Amino acid sequence: MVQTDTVLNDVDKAILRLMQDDARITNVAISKKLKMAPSAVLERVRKLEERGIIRGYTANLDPAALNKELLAFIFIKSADGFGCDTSAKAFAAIPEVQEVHNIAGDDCYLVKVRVANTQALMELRRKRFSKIANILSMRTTIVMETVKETQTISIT
Amino acid sequence: MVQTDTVLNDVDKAILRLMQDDARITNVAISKKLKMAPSAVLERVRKLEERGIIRGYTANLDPAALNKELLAFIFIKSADGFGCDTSAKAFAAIPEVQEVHNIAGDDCYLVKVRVANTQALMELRRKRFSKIANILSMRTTIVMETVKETQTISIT
DNA sequence: GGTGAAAGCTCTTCACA
DNA sequence: TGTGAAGAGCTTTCACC
Repeated sequence: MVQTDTVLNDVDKAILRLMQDDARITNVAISKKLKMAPSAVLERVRKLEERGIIRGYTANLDPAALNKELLAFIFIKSADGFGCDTSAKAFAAIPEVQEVHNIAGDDCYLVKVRVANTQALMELRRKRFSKIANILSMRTTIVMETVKETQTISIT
Repeated sequence: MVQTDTVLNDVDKAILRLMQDDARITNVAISKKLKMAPSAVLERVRKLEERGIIRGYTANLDPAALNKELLAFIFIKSADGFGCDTSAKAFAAIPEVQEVHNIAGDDCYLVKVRVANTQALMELRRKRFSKIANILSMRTTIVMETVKETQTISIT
C-alpha cells in the first residue's frame, strides 16, 4: 500500500536522511540525534515503511569485486503500444538489468545493464534481448568511467 | 582502502546477497541461514566493509513522497581533455545529480538527475549546469515511466 | 504522537580450538 | 577462520500522558 499524497514533517525527513545515509544506523542512534525516545523513532520508521516511503534497505557493493565491471546503457525501440509494458517487463526480469525507463523521444526504452565484460554484454544481447518480441532496434552505449553512482534523493 | 583483486568465497557471496536484499538483516539472522556463529558472520561482514566490497548501506525511498518525481538523463559534450574530470566533478557535486558516467561515443558524459518537475529541471540547467565551464552542448531526455530501478548486482 | 521502564534479543569481545 | 559464553547495548512492548 503506497500513500504518496501524505506530507512528511521535519522529523520524518531527518529520519529519512539518516537512514538514506546509513541504513544500518540503530534506533538508539537516531533517537539521540533527534533527541527523542527510541520507541517514538521506531514508531515513525514503521509508519514510513508501511506507507511505502521507505521501500527497503540495500547494501552498496563494489561491482569490480563481483566481476561486474562493465556498465552499459541500451536504447531500445519497440513496437509496444502506448501503456503496453510487455517488452519493458521482459527487460526488467533479466538480473543484469538494473534499470528500465520509458523515455520520451525517438527511442522507447532506456535500459541500464551491468555485466562482467564486453563478451558477457554480447551474450546478453544475443541470448536474452534478441528473444524479446517487439524489439525494432537496439543501440548500446558503453560506460568508460563512472564518476558518481547513487540512488540518493536530495531531501529538501 | 579498496582491494578488488580478492576472491570471494561462497559464504561471502551468500552474506552479500542477503545484505543486498535487506541491509537491516541482523547478524543472528544471517548466522542462522548460513549455520554459523554470529561472531563469525560479524567478522566476515567487517572484512567485507574494510576491503571496500561493501561500500555502505542505504534506504530505498519513494521519490514521489519526497516530491522528486521527474527523472531525466542529460547527455553533455564537454571540452574536457582525456583523463580530465573537471566538469564531471562539478556535475557530481550537485545533489540532484544521481549519476555521472563518462561514455564512449559522441557525447562525453551521461548525467542522471532527479528533480521535482520540469520547472525544477529548467532551473537546474540554468543555475547549475550552465555555470560549469567546458560544456559544449547538452541534450536532455525525460523519463516518462520507470519500470525498474535498482543498483542490485547479480552475484554469480 | 510522545515518554520511560522492563524484558528479551542482538551485538561484540575474547579465550580457545 | 570458526565457536561459544558473557556483558553491554539495542529493540520492542506497554502503560501512561
